[in-house]
Amino acid sequence: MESNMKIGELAKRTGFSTKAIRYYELLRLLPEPDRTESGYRMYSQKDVERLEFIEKAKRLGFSLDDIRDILILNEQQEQPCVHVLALLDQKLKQVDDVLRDLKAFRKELARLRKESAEQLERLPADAAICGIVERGVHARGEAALAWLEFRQPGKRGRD
Amino acid sequence: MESNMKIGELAKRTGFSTKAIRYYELLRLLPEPDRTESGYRMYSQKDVERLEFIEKAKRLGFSLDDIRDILILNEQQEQPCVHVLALLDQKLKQVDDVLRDLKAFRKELARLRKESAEQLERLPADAAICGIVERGVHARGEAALAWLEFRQPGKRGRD
DNA sequence: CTTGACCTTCTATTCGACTGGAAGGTGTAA
DNA sequence: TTACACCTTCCAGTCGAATAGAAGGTCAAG
Repeated sequence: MESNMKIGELAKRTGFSTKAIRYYELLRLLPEPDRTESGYRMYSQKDVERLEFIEKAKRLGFSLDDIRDILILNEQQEQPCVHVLALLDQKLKQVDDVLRDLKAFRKELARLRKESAEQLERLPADAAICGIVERGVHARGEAALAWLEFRQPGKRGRD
Repeated sequence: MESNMKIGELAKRTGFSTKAIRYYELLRLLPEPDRTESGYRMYSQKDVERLEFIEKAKRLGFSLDDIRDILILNEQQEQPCVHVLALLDQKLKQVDDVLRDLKAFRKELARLRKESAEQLERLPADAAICGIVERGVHARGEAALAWLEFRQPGKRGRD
């Protein structure tokens, strides 16, 4: 695989910035590239593919650290399978949690929006002051604090 | 509403750290609390509720800035209606976008996991080396680089 | 009156994933 | 030769959401 492009070309082909590419090298997501006599980094198609992989993995929500581990495991042909599988499971769980919350959230938001819009409509056209807040929210007692009824197990830090 | 707890108590009741509580005050998510003669912050049930609201809103993906705006608009009873309605619409749209992406992502993750697990199973029990990577991935051509077929509209920075 | 828990303010640091800019070398075309 | 794009290294800064720690004040129990 011959190294035939400079960093700018690699950047153009992959959509990453040259800064990001150098940064990935620093983090060992990319191997140290060949250099020209004058010190320019030279890259090959392999690097394009590696960056494309990185992009996909990023989009799947893996951190650069995760990605580096996967890539390095893969390189070394140690057994990344189990590791990767566990990582995937973990990600799936995270995604499911977020999805669950987000759906409940959406529902709540939609309800709120609907109520607000209705309250806004019921106002005389010349009303200069806000109906949602003046009526809507006050009518509900504890202002915005009552907006979101949203149960959940919670974890958070101590002092 | 009498202010009858110090910051540590408020922290205990809400699960936020005292540091975080002071930080929220700085960002004006919390009003300036009453103080004892000696300068200790004193809080009331209202603050507990406000922090609970903040927690919910945080979990709903609002930034602290968003949350501050909502809280302050609500407090001032200036005419936040239209503004709030717009905010709500904007959030709804964001949430829908995220939901859409996240569902696609989940599907992709699940597929990947399933394939990986199957490949892992098909290996001889004594195989010391990784099936996903060695076969799965190698069979698919370009190592891990082919793992994730995941189309997507992309945006990213230039150099 | 001292210990210890709790509080105050202040400034600094963390994390992840970069980006920005300075100062200077390289390579090519006019 | 000069302009210009592109490359190099190195150091600093950004963002959001806090956390860490230093130096010191307060308050109740023993």
